[in-house]
Amino acid sequence: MGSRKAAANRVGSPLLFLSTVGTGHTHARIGREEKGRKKERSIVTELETLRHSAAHILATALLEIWPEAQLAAGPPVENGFYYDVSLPHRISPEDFPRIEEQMREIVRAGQPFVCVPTSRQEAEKLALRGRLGALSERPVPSEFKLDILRGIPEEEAITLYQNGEFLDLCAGPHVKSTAQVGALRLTHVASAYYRGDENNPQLQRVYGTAFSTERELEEHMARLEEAKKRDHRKLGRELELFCFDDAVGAGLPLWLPRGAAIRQELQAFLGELLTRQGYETVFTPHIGELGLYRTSGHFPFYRESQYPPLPEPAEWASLVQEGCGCGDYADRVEKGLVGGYLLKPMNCPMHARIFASRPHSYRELPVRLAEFGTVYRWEKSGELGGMTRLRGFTQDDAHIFCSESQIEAEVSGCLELVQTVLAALNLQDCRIRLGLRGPDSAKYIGEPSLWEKAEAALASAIRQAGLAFSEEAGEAAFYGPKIDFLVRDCLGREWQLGTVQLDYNLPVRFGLTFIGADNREHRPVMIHRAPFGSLERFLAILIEHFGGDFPTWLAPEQVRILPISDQQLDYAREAAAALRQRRLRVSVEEKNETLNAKIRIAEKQKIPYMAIVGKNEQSTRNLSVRSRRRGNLGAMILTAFADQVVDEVARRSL
RNA sequence: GCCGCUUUAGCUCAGAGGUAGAGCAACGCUUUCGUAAAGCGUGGGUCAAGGGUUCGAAUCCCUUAAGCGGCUCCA
Repeated sequence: MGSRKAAANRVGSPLLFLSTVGTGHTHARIGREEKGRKKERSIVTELETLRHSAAHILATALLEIWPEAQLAAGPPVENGFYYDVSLPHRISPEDFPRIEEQMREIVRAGQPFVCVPTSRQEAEKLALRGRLGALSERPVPSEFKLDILRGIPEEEAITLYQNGEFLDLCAGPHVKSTAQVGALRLTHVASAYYRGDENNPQLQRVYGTAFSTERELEEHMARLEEAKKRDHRKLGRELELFCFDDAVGAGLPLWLPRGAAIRQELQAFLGELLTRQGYETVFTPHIGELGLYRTSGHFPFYRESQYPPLPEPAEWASLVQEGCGCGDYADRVEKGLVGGYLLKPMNCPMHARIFASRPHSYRELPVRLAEFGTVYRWEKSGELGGMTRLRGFTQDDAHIFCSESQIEAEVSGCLELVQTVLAALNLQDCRIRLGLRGPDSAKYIGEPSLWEKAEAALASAIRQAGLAFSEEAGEAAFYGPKIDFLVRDCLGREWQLGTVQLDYNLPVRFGLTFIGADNREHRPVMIHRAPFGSLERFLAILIEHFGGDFPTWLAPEQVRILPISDQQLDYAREAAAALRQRRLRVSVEEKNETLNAKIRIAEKQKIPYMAIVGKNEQSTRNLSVRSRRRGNLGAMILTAFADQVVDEVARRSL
């Protein structure tokens, strides 16, 4: 079963619908996500069937307009469906109206979907005559359909589906008739490599969505609009949490004061948990000797994600003097003839060196070294996006050095930590993935036997914790398997946040040892773990999760004091100072505006508490408190209000 | 990196060969206000950057950069 699935997935054909859809976790990145999914999925929801049929309607429409189009695959996805097509005409959103009109015409025609079981030979003949994924025979073979067909395992039955003149290689199922697709809309067009391999031709991927009724479609579009309002890139700018600046560089975020306030709260929160779990804090520099990364394996195995080495000035000068060209320099770096530094892509090598800085007794294990470590990775320009994908970001990283017998307890501790963190922020709506080695052994370091041990240990720990998870091959780090916690952003894209990784390999590479009870040297095991993952990405998800309406403990500005007129400015400033003494983040609205305007401004900035002060409050040393969530709370004594907010912050209530 | 789209004031956007516009924000003045927008006024732009076509370019063409949607890759 598993191999059937895997084969179908590699093919990326419509045949895989049966097995992959309906997980509730498939989405626009279906190609990537399916890759290692082992579990067989056999349930296709009605909506997915409908959308799969809508994909066929799209294909039919495209062919009616451009009969020469070569179709590849067209599955349903998280919020709709797509069809991949190769076509000289560049499809743009301006083409959508006429494609949609054509599609509606097909719906109106009520073409039945007919399943046509066939033989492999017959299907191949049809493909060669250009008849598959087409309305009629064509002079050119249906190249992608042919390729998909040839990738289907021998034992697999071959079925075709036909609606009107459109005949496609497809495992189904479909709705009875095109008329059942009551509402459809094309949403966007993008490009995708055939079978998701960048060596393959690029196809145009037309995305759409479909429902059985127009009302459901409208509701869906309205939900999308709502989701867009939560987009962390939009809110990040509006709430002045972070920004990007061309003068600084793409993918290099600037944390503005308000964003920094949130980050500090998150770090303090995690810091408390770490202290309780016996972690020790360390600090390490942002660059390190190239040799360090040769030892760790980052330089060879993580090359495509790194900035090139930084030479020493003296070495640089002498290279310039002898007229050493770039190619020559690259070659010397490769051969290890020149040194230099690397911007650190990961914190683990330096933490390994900290562990190695003195001998360790088995009595000291586990050693848990934690650091908010900023790392730099060269991400391809097209990958960057908001705070979720960056070239410089900070991991809430830690490395645990322990004996083999301690692995289970330590991994469990890490899993608990991640869950504690997610629970504290009400982010439990996540998926857990056990990332294992993929088939391409060149991507990984170390002995297969160590990998097997590590993979088994993680699987055991995650089962012990009673967590639901999916195993996915090819999702491991280059040094070891990992358990990842994935959540979705406002557009339904899935991102890895927390991660726990087990590593038998780096301790070998760094020759790490501890002295055991037997007075001999033993090899420790390393656990890499980051509950937030990266602070930037975590912030992005938090912004979208809360829609910018942060709980008081995280809110950049917790209280704003609104004087009714400038007669109360002095008292307002005094009250602000008093609240600041209680370590609350407070400001005074000094604008010459009406109270209503001041409230509106504070509401739009999503400030949890407004403290209104007028003549009455001034004379009674009170505040008239308005909560963003609970509305007008009436007059309160300043100290009582401070006590209440301080308590709310201390409890980190949501 | 690849494919497509986008880039005009701090923000959101209009302008589609004839020399730059609006709303909000900012600033100033008036107003001194009781739980989601007081009134009036002022300043602000090498129309992303560079090159080209043209008598003339924000507008057409090319290159580059950044952003957006995907693909591949990843925290």
